[in-house]
Amino acid sequence: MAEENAASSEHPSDVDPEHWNAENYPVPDMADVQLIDVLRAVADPIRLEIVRRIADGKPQPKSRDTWGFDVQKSTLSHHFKTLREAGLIRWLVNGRQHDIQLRRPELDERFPGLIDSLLAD
Amino acid sequence: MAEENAASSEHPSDVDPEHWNAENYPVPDMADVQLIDVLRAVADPIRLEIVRRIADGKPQPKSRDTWGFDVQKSTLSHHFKTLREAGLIRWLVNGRQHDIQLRRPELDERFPGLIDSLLAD
DNA sequence: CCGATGGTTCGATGTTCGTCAAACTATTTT
DNA sequence: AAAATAGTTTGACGAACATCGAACCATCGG
Repeated sequence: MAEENAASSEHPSDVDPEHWNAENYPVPDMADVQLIDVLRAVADPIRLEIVRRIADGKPQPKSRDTWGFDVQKSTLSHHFKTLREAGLIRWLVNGRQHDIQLRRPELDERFPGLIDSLLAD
Repeated sequence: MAEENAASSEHPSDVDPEHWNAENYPVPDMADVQLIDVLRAVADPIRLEIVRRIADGKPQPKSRDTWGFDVQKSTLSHHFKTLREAGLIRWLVNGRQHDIQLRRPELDERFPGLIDSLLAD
């Protein structure tokens, strides 16, 4: 079963200590994440591309310019929120700078092979 | 690149000869199938369940009762069409009886590990 | 303290999509 | 030929969703 606190699925020390503010943007416990929700999240061209670009697990800034998508920043923000709430990413907040990170180890354990299969071709 | 005829991606002898009418319901060439389309097709609860139940590659009838979904037959028909046009299944037509079949070998070659990852849990 | 910066949230808009009922097509049975 | 059966297609409707602009919030640098 899942834990009470949605943000406590990982020990705090798993997260780079310089990113101290992540608890403002809770992430669902991976045990509660349903496959259908992950699929819905990834069944959008922009979000799929985002996931592919962060597949290595390295944090990437949210800044609109680094992605180069032809959408407004509010739209991009919406996509990041969708990915977080679906359980795919976490937000690493450090001052004004926000990063996103794929929850790769958890995802690989919960849905073996899924992320890998999104990277082909 | 893909072949001209959308229904010619497989040699006819690959299909059970008793199902002779499949050419009325063309299937996209697997080389033309985009990951995003497969994901969209599978990002629906009913269609995901269908794919999981035919994952073994065995043909299954379309008949509403065999599936037990709480939708009208026109809705089910729509889902089958969506899956076919997205490249996931083919239709095997034999008189009044229609079967669907997952294009498993082709899918596994085009998107390694994807179908498998949908079956976990 | 003030402006600039990086990002979120809200409300509105247009599009996509799942669903149904009804009409239709094709095949089999009587 | 007529009725029954199996499935498709069409049109309508509502819900979900991607998008935008504007307002908002927080942080950093003068």
